[in-house]
Amino acid sequence: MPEDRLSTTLSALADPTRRAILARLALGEASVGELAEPFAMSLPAVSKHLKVLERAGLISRGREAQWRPCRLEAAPLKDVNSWLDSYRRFWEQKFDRLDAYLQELQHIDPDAGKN
Amino acid sequence: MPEDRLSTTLSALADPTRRAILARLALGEASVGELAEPFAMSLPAVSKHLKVLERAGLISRGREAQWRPCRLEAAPLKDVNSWLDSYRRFWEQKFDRLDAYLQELQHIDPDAGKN
DNA sequence: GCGATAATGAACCAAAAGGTTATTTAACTG
DNA sequence: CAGTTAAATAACCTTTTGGTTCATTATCGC
Repeated sequence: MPEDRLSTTLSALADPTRRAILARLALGEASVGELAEPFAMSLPAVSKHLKVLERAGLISRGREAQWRPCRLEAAPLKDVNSWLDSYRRFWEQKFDRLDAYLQELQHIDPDAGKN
Repeated sequence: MPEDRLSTTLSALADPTRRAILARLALGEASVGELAEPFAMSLPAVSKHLKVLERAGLISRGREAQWRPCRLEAAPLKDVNSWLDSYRRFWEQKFDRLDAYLQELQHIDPDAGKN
């Protein structure tokens, strides 16, 4: 089941633990132990999450003595961004309409209805 | 398991069939039958995908006679975009580095190593 | 009301996801 | 070498996912 890259990326991201790991890595490299520390789960569980992230190309791992420092790799996020981009007009349009509506409210003639 | 909204959205998006459905809906409303047509799977299967998308707030459904037209709802995509945004600098930085590297390659002294 | 059409629901199944504990590997430390 | 620390692997379990088929609901057209 050679799933497409985008699906692999998105499903890797569809887990709060994994997103938290990425957020931590945005601050800089970290060992598995450091990454695991904030979570109420076993180390093997975190190890599995890391493997998922690695398969998705979202992290890479070095080797330094008995530590395996993880590093954020943002390339797949760029792909997600590109995919999203073709939908941007849909949520911006929503804004445009709200905008238009608010403008409309503002431009109501203050004297309307008087007299 | 009250999963967070972002996880729900991302896991809804982490399926090629569902993304294809959204792509179709970007062209305009469609009935379940129309949406199912391109796929080699049963109608109930598509119905399930639609339910996933609906739970994620990515589509909404009207009712018109015996049809239930689906409509794209992009709001959750905006949230994904916002989340992504905080990582933008990482993939842009990557480009900067590639850029720098390519520049470096270009600026290597063509005579280096000669003689 | 009857039959066709559109879609959902129920029951089931296999595979994948996310976790556990126990074991193994690898590298440092004394 | 022996002991300790960091991490991965193995084996297992439960829940979720993505699909199936068969049955049901709802609405239209006659």
